[in-house]
Amino acid sequence: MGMQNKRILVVEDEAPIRDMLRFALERADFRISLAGDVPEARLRIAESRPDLILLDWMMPGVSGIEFTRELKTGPMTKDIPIIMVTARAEEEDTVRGLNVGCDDYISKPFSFPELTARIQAVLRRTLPGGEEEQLAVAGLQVDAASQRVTAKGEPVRLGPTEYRLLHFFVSHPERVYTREQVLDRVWGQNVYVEERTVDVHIRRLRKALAPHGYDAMIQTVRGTGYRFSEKV
Amino acid sequence: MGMQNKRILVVEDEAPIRDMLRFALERADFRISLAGDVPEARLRIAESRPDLILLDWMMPGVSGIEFTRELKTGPMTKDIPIIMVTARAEEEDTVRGLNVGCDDYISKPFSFPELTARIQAVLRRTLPGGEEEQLAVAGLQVDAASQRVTAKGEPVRLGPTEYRLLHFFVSHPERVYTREQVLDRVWGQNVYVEERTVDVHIRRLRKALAPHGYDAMIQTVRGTGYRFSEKV
DNA sequence: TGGAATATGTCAGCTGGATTACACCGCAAG
DNA sequence: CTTGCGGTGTAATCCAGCTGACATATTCCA
Repeated sequence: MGMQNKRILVVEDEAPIRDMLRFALERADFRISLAGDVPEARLRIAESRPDLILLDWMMPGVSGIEFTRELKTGPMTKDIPIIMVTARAEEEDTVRGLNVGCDDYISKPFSFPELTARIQAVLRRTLPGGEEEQLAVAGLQVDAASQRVTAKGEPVRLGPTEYRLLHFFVSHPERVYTREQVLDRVWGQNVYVEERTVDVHIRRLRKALAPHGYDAMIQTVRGTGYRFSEKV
Repeated sequence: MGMQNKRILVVEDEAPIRDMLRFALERADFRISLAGDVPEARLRIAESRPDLILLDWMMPGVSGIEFTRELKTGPMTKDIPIIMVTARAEEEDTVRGLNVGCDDYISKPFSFPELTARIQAVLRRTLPGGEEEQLAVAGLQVDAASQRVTAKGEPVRLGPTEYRLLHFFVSHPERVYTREQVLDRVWGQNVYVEERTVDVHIRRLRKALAPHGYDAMIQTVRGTGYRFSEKV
């Protein structure tokens, strides 16, 4: 299922540790992004929202506290759980960090089983689809929390795959995707299904949206793939 | 802020460690009660309800596990978060294997920053809760004080687990939860139960609600989990 | 205290909706 | 007109969730 491997953003200034973490976490079946400092971390988050952030507390430049506060304040990022990584005996930072809103804490040196256990525990506590992700385009509303779609208030009945497909399109509008790209993003990377299967689900999605007049937003780009667009 | 000044009950048979903990935790601005064994701990709890219990699991007499179970069963004490203190990391796994409902673990030797951090984290996530409420959705009334449920006045017969399940759903409507999340929130954080068990209790809950016509509010979201919703 | 009633968790087989592949059709572009 | 791409209906397959039964734990009450 495409549900698994969560994205984890590792923010750590020391390259060797970063690589070690990447290795260990990839083995534990997570998808990893890396950032060496806070500005780079901001970039990575903007690219795609991670499900969890592993944040080294002691870094040159912007401190972990400031960055945590920044993240916990931003409406898009405030629900991303943060685990802070500190060296031992930094009591001050630890207490302050937890007050700022870190979700857990782990101190170097730590064992990988412990790290993955903490990550799993934190992920288990958080809710699917982030807290209040509310996508809406021209009266078409996709509510991630309840996994429901409404068109001008009217509920739209969708199967799981159609829901994921629509969710993907609504969050990536005005851009053409090939069938292969759609399969990658909606079905998951290591799944082999016929490309034409996308057609079938596109059709079903259009069919479900048609009574509400939204089917025209799923547009065919002949020779390439599909595009979600408000414009006709 | 409000996090400090919380009452912590330390249950630990070795006096030196007890004193050390008291010193460290008082410096971290907690109010501390001490108990050298389980009977004494019962007394302290009766005196005044602590906000958190730090419990050594290797003690003469009643073991930490038994005591945890006792606390988690009692209606007055079941909401007090418990952090279990174990001698070694391996024992953590042993303890974890048993179905004890404690909220976190820490293994000796630990640093004080780590201890306070864990305490903060546990308090943070268990902070909201414990109050009695009167929940009602569309004629379905859940009375927390008496643990009774009525549907349009008619009493609904529910087992304890079904009651907690319904209470959880009614207080978190319009949102999908995975089985894992339901287990975490309804059964407790470190209780290991098969995910399929959720299905069974969902079914029992639906069965109990069916005669009153409320079973449709417990909705299956295929591929994800369940949702409680007023809407069809 | 002992036995009945109730509650809980696990399992395995079942079932129907969801997913997928495939074959055929229609139409747009060149 | 022809070519090939995308649309559509259908049928096979699959799998998530449903269900009933059972074993065990807990509570209740005589």
